[in-house]
Amino acid sequence: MSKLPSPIAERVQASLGQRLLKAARLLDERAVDRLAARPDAPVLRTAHTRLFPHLDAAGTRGSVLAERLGITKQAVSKLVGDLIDQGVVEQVPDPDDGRASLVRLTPLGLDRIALGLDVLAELEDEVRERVDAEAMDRFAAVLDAWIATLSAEAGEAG
Amino acid sequence: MSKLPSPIAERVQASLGQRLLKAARLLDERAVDRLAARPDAPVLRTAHTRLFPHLDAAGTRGSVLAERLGITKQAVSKLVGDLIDQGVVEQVPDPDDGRASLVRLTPLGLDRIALGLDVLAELEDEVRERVDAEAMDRFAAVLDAWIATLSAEAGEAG
DNA sequence: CCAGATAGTCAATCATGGTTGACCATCTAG
DNA sequence: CTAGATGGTCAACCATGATTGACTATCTGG
Repeated sequence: MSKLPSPIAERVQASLGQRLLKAARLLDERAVDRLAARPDAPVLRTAHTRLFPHLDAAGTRGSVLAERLGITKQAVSKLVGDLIDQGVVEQVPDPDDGRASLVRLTPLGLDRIALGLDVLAELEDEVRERVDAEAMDRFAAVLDAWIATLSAEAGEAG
Repeated sequence: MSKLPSPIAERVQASLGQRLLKAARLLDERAVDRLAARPDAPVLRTAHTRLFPHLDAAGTRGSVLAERLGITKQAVSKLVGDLIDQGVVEQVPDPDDGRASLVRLTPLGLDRIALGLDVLAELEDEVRERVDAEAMDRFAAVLDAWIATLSAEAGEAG
């Protein structure tokens, strides 16, 4: 793991954006590692988990998910199919529209999401051990500033 | 862009990890957008740019890059091939080992990396407008704590 | 009632970022 | 000098996450 000299490397290491991207990449890797270590972990990937935050309790139409995620209905259809296979969501007919169906989390799905959030919380706690609580709060605030700034620029959904 | 109720959504939005991942995703998207808008932008993708920080000024062997990146030599070989096509790196024989060659940035490569960093700096500045300088410094420190925590756990290279 | 528009699915295809396997050239010990 | 490790390439293949195109069913306005 020898480290690199060079003028660029310095600028890269000074870049907050680079560090943000790196932290996220590492977080994703660790979270996946830990989740994989649990026997009851769902067989889901990033694309699936990105879908979860867009599901609301009453159920959500596929076309709405597509719009929120910024991908095609077909892509959503495949993802939802996988999620149904895993038993974490169910598809019920939309009472208001015979063409549509609503995608809704199952109790198992709720449980598995909680598991995923637990893993993230676990890692978060390990970071908390290194910094004081106030710094962590401020970190969250600035993180939200990033999100707000970056969301403002394009059609986006969170 | 209607937003979601539901108990999970609240926990998701409270998760620092989730927000970190989201910020990074947005940052990546915006940076790609802006870069694409520049006529002189290199035709490179994430996999390529991840390679750059591992190049040192004297040149670096492919096998070393593979180890640092945690991917196979073959994968590195393909990436380097692309980079050579784009003119941003060159491959010179290793004077110390007839089998080996050293991958080194070209002047053009240096220029293009600077361009990428400029874009990130631009976005970073936009965030700075929303928060005070001190908060930003603290943010950087906590970000580094994340990186340190998450790097510690597995064979990793930065 | 009928012409669109909309919700959704199926199938084929594509780009990305890898992998494994086979191979060659060179270096290094014994 | 030779066996085996190492550096690198080529080719085939694979999973992921998307796309486009074709199609069915249903809804809505005139």
